[in-house]
Amino acid sequence: MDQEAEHRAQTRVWLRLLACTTLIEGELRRRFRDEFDFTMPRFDVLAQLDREPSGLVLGELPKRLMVSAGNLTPIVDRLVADGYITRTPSNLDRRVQIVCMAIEGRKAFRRMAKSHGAWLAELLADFPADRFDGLIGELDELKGAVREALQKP
Amino acid sequence: MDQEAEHRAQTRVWLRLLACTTLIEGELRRRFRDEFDFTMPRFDVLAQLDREPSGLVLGELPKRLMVSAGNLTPIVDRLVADGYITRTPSNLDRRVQIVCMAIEGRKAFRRMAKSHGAWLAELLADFPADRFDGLIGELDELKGAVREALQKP
DNA sequence: CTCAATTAGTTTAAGCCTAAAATATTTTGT
DNA sequence: ACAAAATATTTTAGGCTTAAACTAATTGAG
Repeated sequence: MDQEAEHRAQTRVWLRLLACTTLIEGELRRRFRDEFDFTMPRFDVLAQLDREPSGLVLGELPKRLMVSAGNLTPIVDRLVADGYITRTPSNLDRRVQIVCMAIEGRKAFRRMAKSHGAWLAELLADFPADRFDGLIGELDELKGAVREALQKP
Repeated sequence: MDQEAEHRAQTRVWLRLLACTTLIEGELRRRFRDEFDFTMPRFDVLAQLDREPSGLVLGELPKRLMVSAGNLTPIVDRLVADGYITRTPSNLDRRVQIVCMAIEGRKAFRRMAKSHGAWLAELLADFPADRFDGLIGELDELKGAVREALQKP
């Protein structure tokens, strides 16, 4: 494959990737909004805290969710205000805060996570089930390759 | 594969897809900003107009770019103000406007598109070239399946 | 012909997102 | 001990995004 063709293939991969993600993300966002009056970023925070019964250092969230720290401040603020999570300053280091799922949050999350799984199943229903593993493998490799490339400079 | 396992596979596909897209999109956005003081949505508009020498009906842009119409208004406004594109009302139907690449825009686009291709090549360099076509095929099928599912209700 | 429905596009309100600057606190080097 | 560097988080400025309401122009049914 000459370089021209490789270039085209790379662009096509990127455009397809973007199209698939945009399509699915848009539909999931719409449903979160319509069914639960909730947003995906809020759901993502709850999903992280659901896996950490003892809570998380606030600064861990931007790393795991691959977003900026400043972005998270108002989202966490609102989740706290709504009673879904708690935010408590650490005694050892007064710069640090611990965020933790609250009872309300866990209930809401369980309910939404169930729908989220069902929506995904519905959206992906027409993709042959025996090819999921192959696609997951390719995407894992792609992710690894991109991370690799980002490390280099 | 039982339904539980299929659910997990679907969720994994979605999370991988989102991770890959977020990773690449973030890096491309950063470079557009640093190198050209430009944004991806603005670039995307220019990319569409570059393919249409005689211009496009404004309303065609939101469809092709898969964004809302309201979103495009200020982006097109700014591109017009910067002299990259032109917007002219149609004589036949005064509701309609035609947007068209301007000389400045074409020059800027060519320059940025070249870098865009190189950045993509750099980011995807570690992914084996002989597997691009396979991945493109899978993503095409995935996109088709999701579109299919969205049609149904 | 006339007026209700439709269509193209803009505006508004609310929320997400980033980079960069600012604040507060802790750690480190001397 | 204490000034400087580092760390955790918030704030700010600017841009993107959507849904829904709005304006203006056209179409079409009676």
